Amino acid sequence: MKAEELANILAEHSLFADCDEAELADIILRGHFVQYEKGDEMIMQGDPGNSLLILLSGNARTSMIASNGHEIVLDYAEPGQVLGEIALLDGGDRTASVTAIEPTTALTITRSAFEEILQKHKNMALRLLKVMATRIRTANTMIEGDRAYTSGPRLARYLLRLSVVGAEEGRLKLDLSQSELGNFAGMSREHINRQLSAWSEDGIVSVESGKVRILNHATLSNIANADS
Amino acid sequence: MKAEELANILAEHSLFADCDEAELADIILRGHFVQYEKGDEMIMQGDPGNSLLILLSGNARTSMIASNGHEIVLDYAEPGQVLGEIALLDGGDRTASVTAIEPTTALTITRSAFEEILQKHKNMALRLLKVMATRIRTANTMIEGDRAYTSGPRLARYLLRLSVVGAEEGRLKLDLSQSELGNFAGMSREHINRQLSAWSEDGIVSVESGKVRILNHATLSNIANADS
DNA sequence: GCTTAAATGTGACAATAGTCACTTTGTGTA
DNA sequence: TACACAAAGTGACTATTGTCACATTTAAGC
Repeated sequence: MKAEELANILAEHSLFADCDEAELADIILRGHFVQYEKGDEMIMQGDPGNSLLILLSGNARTSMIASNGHEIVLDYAEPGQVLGEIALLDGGDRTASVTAIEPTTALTITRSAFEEILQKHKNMALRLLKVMATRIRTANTMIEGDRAYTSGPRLARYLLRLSVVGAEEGRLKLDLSQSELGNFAGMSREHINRQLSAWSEDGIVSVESGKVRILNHATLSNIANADS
Repeated sequence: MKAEELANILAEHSLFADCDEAELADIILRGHFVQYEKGDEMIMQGDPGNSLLILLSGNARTSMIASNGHEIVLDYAEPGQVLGEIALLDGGDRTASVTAIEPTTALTITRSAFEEILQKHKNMALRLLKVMATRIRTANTMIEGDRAYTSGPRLARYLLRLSVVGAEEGRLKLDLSQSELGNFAGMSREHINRQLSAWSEDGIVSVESGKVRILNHATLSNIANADS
């Protein structure tokens, strides 16, 4: 893949949308192009974190395995997303794994390369700060939702988080299995199944051939903020 | 309070530990000194976020009220901590409130002043990035703990988070009431009470005149990572 | 198309933690 | 010191959700 193509991909997405040519060139020059198969671990929990990834194509899952074996899915990443910046910045180990959920390409940037880029292009730091701020906000909202709401509203929230705004027929960004949905929403697979079936009865969602669709966005939003 | 004194306070603490004189002077010059009584809301959920706070003395609680009335305590802040930077950076509204839990002083910095400081002192951004990274890490750990563990291990974790490392007699950073502990650990006051009583029986903690002390740090750590 | 494995659907049961309704104990203040 | 109010302790009950044990369907590879 050529630098130009990479530049196009990078420029399309949030963090790099307003990068000038020099910045993009620098990122590509110092970055390292990597390909992953579905299921590959792009970042591994427990490892020291000496690099950062920029997702170019494909999709990935960020998840942690607790000491008692529970898998917790923190987020799903789309192209353009920066991954693994936490450990890189604070010098700690990886607290989560990132797994490719389909064939995926990414740009790896080492700590030293990253520091050089930041040094050279001073306003990249501010943009990164903005990204991190949003990430903290998402995490806090997740804590709030997990704590304050019962399973119904909670699943509604996670479904809405997966929903694509202008998409036809309430398609989700990713078609997750019910077990995966469970790991994401923090409930058992069986409970996910029962909840989806109930909503399916009421015409709020449809569940066909393993794919969940949101049929009634408004009602689901109401459920997401229900008092219970 | 004079600039010199402020400079001393600022310089003592993490984010500003390695600021040079010019940086400190700039922060103080552009900042605005504010005092709060116990119970005052320093930052209010829902407000637009146009400023940032640096806690100089006292202690504060960051918490959110969910739409169903549940109060969720996200963190307690000590002097030196930066507060309210999320909304300032990403331009959104405040998702949480910050309340003084004792007489408290802080330095307020407006968005424009903050941007000036970042422009002028370029490596402050990197330090802030580090702080934010750690904050995301904490939030993720909180999600993991809330999700994967039952109330026992969870309370253990939150108590350990409040524990002071070298402190005599397992004192905590803050003496929280059992209801507050409940809002922090995500369990009901009654359940907190029962759990503490049980641990008290076993000599793991002591509960005297409303103050919790950790007597057996090792055992509590084990509980925090228990398989259940 | 057949065989296997993975994903889904469902009932019965258990367990964890919340809620309610009090009592009891502190604490601060007039 | 007495009063008032907040915090803590406790029993009984309930609710929500997880777990286990299967049946059933779907998908994928040979």
